[in-house]
Amino acid sequence: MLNHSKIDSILRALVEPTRRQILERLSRGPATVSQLAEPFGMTFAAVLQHLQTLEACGLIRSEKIGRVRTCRIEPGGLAPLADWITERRIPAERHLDRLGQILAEPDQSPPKVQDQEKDEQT
Amino acid sequence: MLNHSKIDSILRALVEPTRRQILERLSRGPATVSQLAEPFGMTFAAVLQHLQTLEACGLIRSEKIGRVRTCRIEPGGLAPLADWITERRIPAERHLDRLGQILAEPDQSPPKVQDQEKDEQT
DNA sequence: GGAATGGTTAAGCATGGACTTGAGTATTGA
DNA sequence: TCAATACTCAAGTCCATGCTTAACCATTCC
Repeated sequence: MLNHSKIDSILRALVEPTRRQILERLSRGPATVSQLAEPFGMTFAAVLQHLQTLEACGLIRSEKIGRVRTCRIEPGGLAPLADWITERRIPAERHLDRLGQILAEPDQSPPKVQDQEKDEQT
Repeated sequence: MLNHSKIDSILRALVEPTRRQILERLSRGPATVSQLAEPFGMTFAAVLQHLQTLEACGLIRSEKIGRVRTCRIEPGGLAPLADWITERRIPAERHLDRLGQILAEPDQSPPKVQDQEKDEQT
């Protein structure tokens, strides 16, 4: 679908359970590629691909010294997703307030469910 | 695999751009299935499947009156994901703080965690 | 009652992505 | 210098999921 936004790449990275586990592990401190690969019942190469995905979207960072690559969490990596969520929670809660208002209204004919289309963005 | 947690289902729902667009649309107010299907260049059935996915993980809610099904945002739907993110951001930031402390320390042998923490990195 | 409207389900195709295999490169240590 | 270590890359397999088609309810309107 060609949605190459930051949010899109972060969500695609997080949707895979293995990658979330790698993030958990790294949030407890840096680790090398082989240290990360060890606990998972999968090949080195597979884990490496996950790491590349995580690094490509800015969730982790890695540095190679000699023949050892050390990975660590990129602290601000989840910020874009956190922002995306708060942006979307606020309208939702405004809508809730609206509903609350309507329900709190003393007496009046309930607004017809059929025509919702009257826009309500302020 | 088999990670059927709430987080997992929410992420799987959000990773699809079409479903995120549906959420955007619904955050501006409720809509029927056909109203939701209209702007997308895809079949009714496809949109319906997306709606079922969104409802299954608690991001939207729907109600059928007569032959018309009306969908709306479930206000607290994103909360589990928001929580997940804050839980993971705090350790990451603590780690940053920790690093900051160590770097700020005048002189002393670092508390040998596993060699990880002493990599200086601004 | 019968047609139109709005939605629902099931089956099947097609694509993307996770994972493997296998070969290759660079670094380290004896 | 040679072998072991640590990682990298490319190609291929396989399965989950998005989308379509096609048939099928249920409700509303004439």
